[in-house]
Amino acid sequence: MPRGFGVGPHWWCNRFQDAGFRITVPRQAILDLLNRTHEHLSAEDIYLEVHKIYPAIGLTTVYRTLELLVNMGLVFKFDFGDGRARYELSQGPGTLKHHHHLVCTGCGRVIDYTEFIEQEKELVHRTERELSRKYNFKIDSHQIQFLGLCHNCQKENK
Amino acid sequence: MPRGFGVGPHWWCNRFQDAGFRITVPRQAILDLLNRTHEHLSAEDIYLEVHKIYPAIGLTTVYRTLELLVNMGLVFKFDFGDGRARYELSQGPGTLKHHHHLVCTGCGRVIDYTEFIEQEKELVHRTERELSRKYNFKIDSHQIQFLGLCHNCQKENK
DNA sequence: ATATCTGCAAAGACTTTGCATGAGA
DNA sequence: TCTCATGCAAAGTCTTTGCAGATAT
Repeated sequence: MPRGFGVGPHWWCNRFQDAGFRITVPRQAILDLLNRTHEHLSAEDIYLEVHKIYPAIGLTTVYRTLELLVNMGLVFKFDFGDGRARYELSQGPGTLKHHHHLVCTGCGRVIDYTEFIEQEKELVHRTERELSRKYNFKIDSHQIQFLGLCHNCQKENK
Repeated sequence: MPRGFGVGPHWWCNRFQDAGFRITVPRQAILDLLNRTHEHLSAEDIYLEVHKIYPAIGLTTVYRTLELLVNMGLVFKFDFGDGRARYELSQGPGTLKHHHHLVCTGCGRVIDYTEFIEQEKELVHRTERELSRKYNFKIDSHQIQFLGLCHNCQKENK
């Protein structure tokens, strides 16, 4: 395996082995990038970034890897309305605190917020429990986002 | 204007006139459909349905009208992860009670739920107020969705 | 009358698929 | 060794754009 910063044995290796998936350079590189970035990266963002270190990795592999990671529950996939999916690591040491999103419908900017998450947590858990029971649904995750106009876009649309 | 069920003067006409938009057959037909349907229609769903009554209306117009309606705040646009946008009327007499979504990541089925909306409302309002202030954001709407597996998909993945 | 709206065709953007080669375990 | 994973190219989908003709006010 080629040498690169941060590539080596990691907490996710067991998850891969237990599930029978191989630990490959592209997978490590992508997980490693997600682990040290706290932005909302698109598949292409990830491709371009990973490509700097491993030029052999193709965009197709990025898409396939992200799909795998989402299915494994290691990565969250979001849609902020600009026509491309965004990805965020869901767990691990480098992960951001549990948060939700504030999306500007003017310019597409996304702000992570962590306020009220505590108060929210109880309500969310209660809702999850009830909905699981009532609709016979196995709930894995939730998404909350507020849509509106950021400071700059408010001025422009005034 | 051709004759069709439900087409005629409606509550949304003022909204159009005040904003300087014209009231046209395609716009009325699309609003009318959204008003009497409580499903999560895609642009193509809407096109096919409207097309039955007004075969002259094209898919492009459907997209353009939906964009307009979303911008006017008359329609909500959702992404349930299947690669196509879904639309729901946000207001008016035919509108469903305020609700959120439970999305099956296995088959894509979407359930509207209205439980806990009341408890949620207070938290959401408080969060909105605080986030508006802190981030100088003008919040227009919010989306909450739970992701998981529906009854059938749980059985298959067991 | 005239600025807005529409439909068609074509283009654009993101994502997925087919297939032969390459690489983990 | 022997599947699983990858890369390239091509195809597939959904959505947007250009432009001439039609329409609402």
